Amino acid sequence: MANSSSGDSVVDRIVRLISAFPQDVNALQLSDLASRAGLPLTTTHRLVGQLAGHGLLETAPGGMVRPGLRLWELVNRASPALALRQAAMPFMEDIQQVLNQNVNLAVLDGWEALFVERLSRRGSVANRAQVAGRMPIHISSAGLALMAHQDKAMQQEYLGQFTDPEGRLAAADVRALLAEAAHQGFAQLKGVVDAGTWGIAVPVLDRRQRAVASLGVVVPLQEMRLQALVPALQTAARGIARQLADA
Amino acid sequence: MANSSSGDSVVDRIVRLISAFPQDVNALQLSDLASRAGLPLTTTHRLVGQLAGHGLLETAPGGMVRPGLRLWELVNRASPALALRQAAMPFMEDIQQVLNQNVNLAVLDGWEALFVERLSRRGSVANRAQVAGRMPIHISSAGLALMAHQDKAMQQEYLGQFTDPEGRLAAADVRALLAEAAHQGFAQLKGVVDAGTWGIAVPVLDRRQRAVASLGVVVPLQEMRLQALVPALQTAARGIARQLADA
DNA sequence: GCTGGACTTCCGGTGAACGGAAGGACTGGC
DNA sequence: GCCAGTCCTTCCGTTCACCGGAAGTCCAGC
Repeated sequence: MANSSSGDSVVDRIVRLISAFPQDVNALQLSDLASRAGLPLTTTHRLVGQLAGHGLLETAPGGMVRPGLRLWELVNRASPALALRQAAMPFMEDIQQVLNQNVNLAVLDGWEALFVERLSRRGSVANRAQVAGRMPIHISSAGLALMAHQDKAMQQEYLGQFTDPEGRLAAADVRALLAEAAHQGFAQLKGVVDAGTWGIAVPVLDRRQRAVASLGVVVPLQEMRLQALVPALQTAARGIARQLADA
Repeated sequence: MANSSSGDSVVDRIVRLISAFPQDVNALQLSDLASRAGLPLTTTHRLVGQLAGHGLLETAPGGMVRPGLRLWELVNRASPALALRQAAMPFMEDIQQVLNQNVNLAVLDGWEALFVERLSRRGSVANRAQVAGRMPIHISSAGLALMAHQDKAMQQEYLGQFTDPEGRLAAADVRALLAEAAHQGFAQLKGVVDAGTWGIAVPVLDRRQRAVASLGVVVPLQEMRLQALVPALQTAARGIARQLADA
């Protein structure tokens, strides 16, 4: 917008401002926020003031800034993620009660799995997936389950650009994982994300058999109930799909 | 910002645009969105384009617009509501498993209770509280539990401005409800929100004994376990408070 | 009392945002 | 097949809201 020497618009700035908050929820200093967002202090001050006027941010005395309740409210009142979450929650709780381990719900966004919800319990094994957190497709069972049930075209595009920063996997390896997941109807990764944990995920399919979400669990490697576990996840996934179609 | 004939800034417009989405999650037509937000069509078109460029909104072919995943992600990655939710979820699940009824978590915002989380189950009685939904203080047990444990000054201010649009309650009635809730340590409303349901809520207190949140349940009127129910809620609330203090 | 760091206010220039008007795209009625 | 209606999209000259350096204020810590 007007006169930005950097040539970005007000929208850009607002997005940068909101994105500047790290996962840890605590408030940021105004000047800290300014540097994280890459904005001049004065500009940050003015924008924060405006946003705070709408309750999208909150300023504590002393210049600390944190995301506001109203922002949370607005976004969580109407969001595609919310509809999905609402449809899935009862089924996720059912799964959790039976297994007493982590349950998660993810969608595909870009070339990553975005986790929409996670239920965990004291005593569950470690679970890297955070709510609103992301994981690369090829090292999350959720990501594999999602990508294995996409258009051929999208899979090609994904594999075409695939590079593993750590160089452990080639595109061909991922292709094999996807093929296996598509064939079996579920994806699994043993000890990949964390040694000692086992991720298993099934797709939630729409009418065209495309994955709109994935439902997964993280269990200890010793878990023996695979025979019962996968059907339970698949049944739940079907229930979620039905809920989504009805709404 | 620049040149708005109506004198509002770009920030104002963006807020209006995002607020324009109603609870129901479905997408809006561009022109519909424009009129709901009270913005000229051209302006709406431009802003939506910019916001969509950042993924804060998504445009479907045909001009339909809906909130974007990235917006949800940004907000749910860092928010005071999220920290509260995370601290409370395990306790809410415990309560739910025992009672098998609706459990909700609310905070005070303005003169309303804002519901941060709700767990419900097939077979639960009706529950008006929606996630990210609001209810007036005087007709929600959550609201009463929250207000009953605020500063005297804030209570005075609240009662001073109180008017019941339906004219059924006077400020003195609400004062009595608050006094009872403060004395008992929990708030209850029988058949007020919905005939046949009974709302019970306890405050989550910080070190200064101020309510930062409320934990509540909605049960059928026939529920007989009040003797056990309130202590269970209070124990859970104390657990949540401990989690919050530790974090 | 002084120094450093952080927040806040001021203010003139300027270019991004504004929105009317015109152009497409699509649909349904006849 | 044409026409009317509805909606989305693009164009472009004018304007004023935003920008950000500089100066002011506040508050700890030494």
